[in-house]
Amino acid sequence: MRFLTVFERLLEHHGSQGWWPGETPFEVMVGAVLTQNTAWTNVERAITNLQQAGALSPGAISEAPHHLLAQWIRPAGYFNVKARRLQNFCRWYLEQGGHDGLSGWDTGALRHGLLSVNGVGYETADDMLLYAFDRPVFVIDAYTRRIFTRLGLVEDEAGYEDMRLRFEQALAEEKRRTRRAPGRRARYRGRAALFNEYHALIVVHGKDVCRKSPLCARCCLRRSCPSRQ
DNA sequence: ACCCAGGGTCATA
DNA sequence: TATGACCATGGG
Repeated sequence: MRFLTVFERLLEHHGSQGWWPGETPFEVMVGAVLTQNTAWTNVERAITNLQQAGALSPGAISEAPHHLLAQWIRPAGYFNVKARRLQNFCRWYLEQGGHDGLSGWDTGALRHGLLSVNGVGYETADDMLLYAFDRPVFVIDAYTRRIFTRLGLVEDEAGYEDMRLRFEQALAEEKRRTRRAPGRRARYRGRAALFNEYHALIVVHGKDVCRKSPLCARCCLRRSCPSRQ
């Protein structure tokens, strides 16, 4: 009961996050690309620019001249790279018939398809799967690695897929063993709902965790940190 | 003047 | 397969 325990502690301390911060599934996917190694406040400006330009749609992004698109998303950093990545993604997305065309795909095929787009890696694909397609895929990011290797729940050498499967399997196992009080309903019914809230909490908490020492007293030894029993 | 952020690709060995 | 260079803005 460790991964679920950490979840409960994070939820208790930070409250429900209700992610992803985006109006539509498409906006969520654009945000997933723009937030690559970038602070979210910068992504918000870029998305606002796209909205004001009337360009927050797959068609508009696909057809926009590179220099214009790059200018709109400039606040998000890496604007030349990300302009290309957004176009790669939007063109693929339209070729597959958009959300309606993709909604029938099973999760494995959809993940494979997303990963085939140049500029969409594991985390970006999983952000999209979980937050735009509501699929039960656990998202691993730098915060997740930092916190959970520090807690000793994941090996330092674990790769992305190692970690993702560890989370998904551990949570399934722990949930199976959990017995709720009679008559009480689970707050997070499906796996997707749990993964959604969990990853959001990790990010919120991660901003507050020291990057340097594995034993930093500021983060993992204080009462609010889930690393404390 | 640093350091960092909700990564990913490509070249090299 | 594994490491390093590169991409670039804005906040602390």
